[in-house]
Amino acid sequence: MVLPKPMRLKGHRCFDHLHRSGVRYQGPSMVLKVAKANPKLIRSHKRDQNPTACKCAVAISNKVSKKAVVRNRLRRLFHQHLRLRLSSEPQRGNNWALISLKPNSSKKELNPLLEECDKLLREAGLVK
RNA sequence: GAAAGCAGGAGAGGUGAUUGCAAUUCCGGCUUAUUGCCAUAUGGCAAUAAGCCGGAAUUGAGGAAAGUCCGGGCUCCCUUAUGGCCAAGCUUGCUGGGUAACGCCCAGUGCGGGUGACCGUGAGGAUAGUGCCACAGAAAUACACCGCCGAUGACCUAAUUGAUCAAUCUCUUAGGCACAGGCAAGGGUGCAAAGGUGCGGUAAGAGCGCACCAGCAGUAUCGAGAGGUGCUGGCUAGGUAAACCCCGGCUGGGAGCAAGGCGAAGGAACAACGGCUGGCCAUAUGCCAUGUUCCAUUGCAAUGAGCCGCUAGAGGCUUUCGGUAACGAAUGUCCCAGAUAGAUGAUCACCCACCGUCUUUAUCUGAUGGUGAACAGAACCCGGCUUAUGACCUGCUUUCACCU
Repeated sequence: MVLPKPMRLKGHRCFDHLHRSGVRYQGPSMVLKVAKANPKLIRSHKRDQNPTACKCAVAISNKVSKKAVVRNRLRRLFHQHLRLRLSSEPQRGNNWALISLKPNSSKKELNPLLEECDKLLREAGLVK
């Protein structure tokens, strides 16, 4: 369960752009960073693809859990949640978003985490 | 029946549905480019390629994918390495075999452990040499502290024999002393003191002799070999080689798929050259000129993006043959993950197993609720090793108990 390819972010330049110029929304167990899309950073010969999709990424570091199985499960659940949320909303377009989980998030239950994610998305204006 | 030992198997319990992700193939549509044909202010049709969208089918994590500890394949770099010698390195070290190779595997030998099935084993050389062995102890290639003995002595004491009235001399014995000396049995020290136990032997002892045992050498025999068994001989000297070292064996060195390679379109930044009827800005203004910017061409780089490497391989499975086995050979058959911020998830239904509650005296049945679990996620690919692993299944074997 992973985002379809048009919704994914690729390349480390895109992530640098997000880390430098993104607006941060802090939650107790995660950080949401949102930035305007910068299509120049994407590979050049595919620029003509659909620019209205909101590109997302989820970052889970080794500090969350040392086991790859745990990290994979969290990432899949977040991806499913994001896909349901963002595809049901009208296109907000031209935004890139990055959710990075803090190390304490592995101890929490899944549902509070997803609610927190919703709250942050609402603050950022990506979801009504 | 209980307790063990060994060897394996399989690893979200099964089936199905919905939704969702990735790869491949096929079909349809759209856009762009190129080519061809028809026609020609313009376009239409077909083919190919790329991209996007939609649909269908197939496939989609593990026994360890992990640790990255060994061994390779593959790739590039440095050197001249290809054969021989030397040097250097290697925790490489019983024998034989297997393998592409290995420090891995199989079969055996020796030693150790277990009643046993079985298990463990860093298993070359200490008479090639050089070292070291603290403390203790007399002594650690070496000895005499205590001790035992003492054939010797013009010594001392006592007893005794003979000569003698006696002194004295003499013989023998015992003890003491002295010391040339013998011993390594006993005590003590220590990991270790020149094989062990017993009998004989001796002044006392000692492989000095004998019997058995341990070790060494020689020899006969069995074995492919490590080694086994027997006989004979002399009597035999601790540990440490993960101290240097000796012997045998192996090895060009280094980096690792982020290795390494490609350039059709595009092209941020940089550089070069060119352009202007003067397009912009600056040098107050005008002209010239310079710089900047713009445009065109060319060149060049990369931890970005793209493509290749990238999964048909020391591949899996079946059968037969060879081999005790590891494994090998032949035949047939199959294609079985290739992602790159990283593809396998979520939900539901039925069945099955287990557990709880209700019904029932109890079992069955029925109703209802829960659980379906351990370790854990491919990242160039193989062969091993190590570590983690809940519950389960299969086969063989041993010991004990019981029955006949």
